[in-house]
Amino acid sequence: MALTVCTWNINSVRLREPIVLKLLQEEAPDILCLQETKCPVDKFPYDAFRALGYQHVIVRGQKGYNGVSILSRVPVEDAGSHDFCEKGDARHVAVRTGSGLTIHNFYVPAGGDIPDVALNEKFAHKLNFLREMQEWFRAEPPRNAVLVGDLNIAPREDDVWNHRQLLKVVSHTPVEVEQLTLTQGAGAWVDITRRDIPEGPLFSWWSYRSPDWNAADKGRRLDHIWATPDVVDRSGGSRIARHVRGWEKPSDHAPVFAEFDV
DNA sequence: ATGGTAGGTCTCCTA
Repeated sequence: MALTVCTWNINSVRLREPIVLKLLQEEAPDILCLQETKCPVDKFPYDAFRALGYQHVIVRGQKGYNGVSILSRVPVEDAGSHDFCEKGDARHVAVRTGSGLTIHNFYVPAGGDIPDVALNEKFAHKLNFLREMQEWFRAEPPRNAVLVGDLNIAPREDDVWNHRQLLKVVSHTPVEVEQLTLTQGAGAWVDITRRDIPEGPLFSWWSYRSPDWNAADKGRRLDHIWATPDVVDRSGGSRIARHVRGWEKPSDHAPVFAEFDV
C-alpha cells in the first residue's frame, strides 16, 4: 500500500484552517504533518479535519508559539513526543502506522537573527536542539522510520537562492549545516527529497517580506523528508507544492510530499 | 546596510 506523507509549516492552524482543508481535498495525502500550529490542544480544529476523513488527529500544542500535529486518514497510534532542551516546547510528535512505520514530525527552533551563540541564546538553543536529536538517535537508533518537518536549515548550496549571500544568514551558516549533517548521520537518515530530485534549486519557504515571492524566488529549502535505510527502497514521488505558497492568506512555507510503500 | 510582512497576544515577541 502506498502512503503519501506531507509536511507543512502552517503558521497558525486556526487562521489557515481553510487552506489546510483545501490541501486535504486537492492533494489528499494519507498523512499530513503540521508545524507552527500556534494553537493550544483544546482549541485545535479537530472536527473540520475529521469531517474530511482525517479521523486520526494527534496534537501537541501550546499558547502562541510552536505546536505540531499529525492528521491521518489511515489508522495511526500516538508514539509520543520528546521534550528537547527541557523547555516544554511542542516541537516534536511521532505516530506509528498499522504496518509499523514510525513518523517523526519536528519543528526545529528558527534560531533568531544573529548566528553567534555568545550573542544570541536562540541560536544556541537551535544548535543544542540538534545535538539532543543526535544523542537521542544514537541512544535509540531509528528503524522503519520517516522524519519530516521544518528543520529551519537549508543545507545545500542549491537549497538557497544565493549561497554566498546567505553564508552568514541563520538557516544556511556552516555551523548549522554541520549540526544538521551530524543529526542526519546519527540516525542514518537519508534525505528523500534530494534522493528523488538530486540537482538544482529546490525551495519550500519564501519570506513574507519579499514583495513578489514568486518572481524574485529568493527561497530556501527548510522543510525536509528523511527516511531510514530500510525504508529508502520503498520511497519515492517527492515533490514540493510550490503553488500553495500563492494561495489566499498563505503560509510562508509550501507543503513537501513523499510516498512510501508500507 | 537596511527594512521589509505576518501571527499571537496583550505590548512586543517570534518567525
